[in-house]
Parts: sequence; C-alpha cells; structure tokens
Amino acid sequence: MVDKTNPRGRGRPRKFDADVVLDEVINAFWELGYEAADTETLAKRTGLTKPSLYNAFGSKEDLFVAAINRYRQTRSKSSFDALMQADTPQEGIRDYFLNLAENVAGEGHPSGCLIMSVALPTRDRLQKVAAIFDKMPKESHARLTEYFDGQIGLGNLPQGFKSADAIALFQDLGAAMIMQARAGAPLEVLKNKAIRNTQLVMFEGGARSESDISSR
Amino acid sequence: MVDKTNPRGRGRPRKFDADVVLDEVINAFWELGYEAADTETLAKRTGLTKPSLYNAFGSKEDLFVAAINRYRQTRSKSSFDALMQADTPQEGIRDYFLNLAENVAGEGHPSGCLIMSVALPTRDRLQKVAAIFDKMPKESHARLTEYFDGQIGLGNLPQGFKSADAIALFQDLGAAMIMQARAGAPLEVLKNKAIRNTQLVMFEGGARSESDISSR
DNA sequence: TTCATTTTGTACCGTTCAGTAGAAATAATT
DNA sequence: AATTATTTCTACTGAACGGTACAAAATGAA
Repeated sequence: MVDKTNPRGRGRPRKFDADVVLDEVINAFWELGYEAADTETLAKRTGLTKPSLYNAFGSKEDLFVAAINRYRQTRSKSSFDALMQADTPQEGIRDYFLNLAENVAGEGHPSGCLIMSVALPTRDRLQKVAAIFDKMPKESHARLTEYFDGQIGLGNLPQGFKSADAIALFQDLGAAMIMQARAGAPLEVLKNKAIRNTQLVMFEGGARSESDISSR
Repeated sequence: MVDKTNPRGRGRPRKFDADVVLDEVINAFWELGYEAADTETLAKRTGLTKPSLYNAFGSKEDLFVAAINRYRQTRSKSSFDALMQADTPQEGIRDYFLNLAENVAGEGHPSGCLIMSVALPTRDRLQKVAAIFDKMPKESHARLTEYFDGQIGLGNLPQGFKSADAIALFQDLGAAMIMQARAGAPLEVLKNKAIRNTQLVMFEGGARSESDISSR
C-alpha cells in the first residue's frame, strides 16, 4: 500500500532507492515538523519530483508513516539493540541511554526524536499516525519486561527486582532526555544524564547494593 | 505591541475581555497545535471576528506569544506556587508534581503542556517563540536554585543537600510527566508518579534518611 | 514490432490559509 | 454638533499547499 515497487519488473525502472529517499524524508520531517516540511521541500531534498514521491508513497501522510516506520526500524532499534547486547543489565541500561543521547542530540541529524518530538504532536490530526501510537507502548513495554525478567532469570538481577518499577522510570527518563534534546541540551549533558539515569533505574528496581549490581 | 487597549479611552469600546479571549486561544492552540489552529477556528472559538483578533493582537504569531505568556502567568505559575507555599520541601515537591499532573492531564483542558508540547515544536520557525525559549530555562533554574538553597538555609534540607542535582532530576521528571500526558497517560498514573518522583528528587539531592526529610 | 505497464517531468488545479480593505458603528473630545 | 479615534463586520486578496492530468520515456511481454 505504500511501497509499490514494480511487482512484475515491468514498466520504466525507478531512478531511486526508496530507503535512501526515506532517510532524507526522515531528516526533513525531523528537522522541520510535519506541516512545515511541505511536499515541494520534500521533493527538492530527496531529488525527486512531486509526482514521483506521490507515485511511490501515496499521500503526504503515507509518506510520513513510511518515514516513521523506517525510523523505528533503524534509529529506535539501535537503542534497544544496545540494551540487549550488553553483558549486564547495568551496562545495558547505560548503553541504551548513551545510544539514545547520540540519537537525540548527536551530530549529523536534527535534535530530538522523530516519534516523540514530531509524530506525537500530529497524533490527533493524522489517523494513520494515531494507529501507530495505539500499538507502540504495549510493544515496547512487552520487550522491556521480557528483557528485565529474563535478566532476573539469568541471575544478573536480584530475585526481588521490581521490573515494572524499573521500566516505568526507564521510560520516563528516556522521555526526559528526548525532550531536553529537542529543547537544546548539548550531547555532553545528555551523556552525563545517561550515567545518572542508569543508577536511578537500578535503584528504583531495588538493586541498591554493589553485589546486586555487578553480578558478573 | 500586542495588546493595544484604547489608551485615551477614545473610540468604539471593545466587546470582549482580552484575557478571556486569550484563555480560549490557549485552549485552541493547546488542543490543535500551532498550524492546525487556523485563524478562522480561533475566531469562531473566541466569538470574535478575524479582524478583531488581528486588531487586538497583531499577527497569528503575536497571538500565540500572547497566549504563551498568559499560560505561563497562570498555569505554569500555579505549579511553582504549589512548590513555594508548602511547609516543607518534601511536601512542596510533591505538591508541585501533583499540581503539574492536573495541569497536564486534568479535566477541562487539553492534555500536555502548551509550552513543551505545542510551542517547543515551533521554536525553529517562529522567531518570537524562540526568544521566549532563550530566556526561560535560566529563569526557572534561578527560581528553583533560590528555593532549594533557601530551604537549606532554613534548615529544612540538610547542609550537604545537592540543589543542582536535585533540580536537574526535578526538571527531568517534570518533562517526562508532560510528555507522557501528551501521549495519553491518565491522571491517576501521573499522580502516582508525582509521589515516586518526589522521593527520587529528595534522594538525588542527598536527603536519604528520615531525619533528613521530615525536618519539621 | 507492437502492446501493456510503470516512472518521470511539466504544468497546472482547487482549496485553504494568513492577512486586509473599506465602510459602518460607537465612543470621547472639542 | 462636529471631529477624532477606535472597533466591528462583510467581503475579499494573494500566496502557499497538497495533490494531479497528461504526455513522453523506458522497460518487459506477446
């Protein structure tokens, strides 16, 4: 419904890669916001013409949704990967927040988060965006619960660790980092918060002694 | 520059109260966002005609700025007042967060915060909004520092209390509440966070024992 | 070769939006 | 009563925006 790539190989071939185009579309929406990123600007920045954009993605809203989905599959995913790939929860949480800091205040892209800083404000007006927000919280909460409870099972967190409490604060502090980045907080400040936030999340879960924390 | 109320009492008198109009303008921007709250809608909701709006407030951007300023003088101020008026810092912080919860997720008004959820996304496009954001952080940080340090002086917080650390977390957790309200978190959830956040802020400042906290 | 299919580029359309012209209305001042 | 200052209302304007018609171009299939 969104990416109508020539199914039977027939017809004039495309001159562009849809993912490359989407990456630039992400940047435009991220930097300018939904309304201010007008279709003419999107066409100029991607190097395509308006009809090509419309032919490939449908409407402006569809294009926005496609950009959001790609953003989640690349940027958002990289933060979660950082969490999962670490050896210990303590390091995982720290790496998540550090990765998030780069994603919301690093160089080479606008500040803030496409989802929370740009898409969320359009939720009430754009049906298809609202649909994304209806699913997202449950999905990310489920993934975090699975991770934290799994770490308890592995003995990397104490048995009494309160995953739900830790996750709630984890998400709150992440949201705060996003908003402060959008408000202009520099990368270094956010990286320091990443360290502080890690300690707070562990504390909130109930891992308050050294032996609770460095479990391997 | 914004509110040209008949200076010499001459001419046809206004049929409206500028503050009443601004309160409805606040609601419209708050609910719809800057772009989606078009001047026609603003006129209908306030009961004025477009030329009356323009005559009284200038441009759409000027009107937005006037709404932001009134919002700060009413809603934002009420949260700070709750902080200041409490007997102890612990109660003050709690009352601040509880008041904030009402302001961002209570009934009778849109969710989120006009400043952070609506004005912030327009910062890059609207010069006069940017000017507000350039001043605001310093102002609120100064007020909070004065409050916390004052409470140390009064003996309501321990001598070693780290105001700067507490303030940083205080603001982070407030920002998180705002964003979660905008994302749909119900009032009860935020009220619970208010309690948790209070404990975290006290802890982060270094008031970790009972005697540190209930100092009167 | 011819046909069907798809992309591309130019030029355009209808709508919506911020803002206003101009005249009538309403008051204080002289 | 005449004048000056201001607000109000109807109707409008010019620009910007999302989206598209149409024909040419480029490929695979028949």
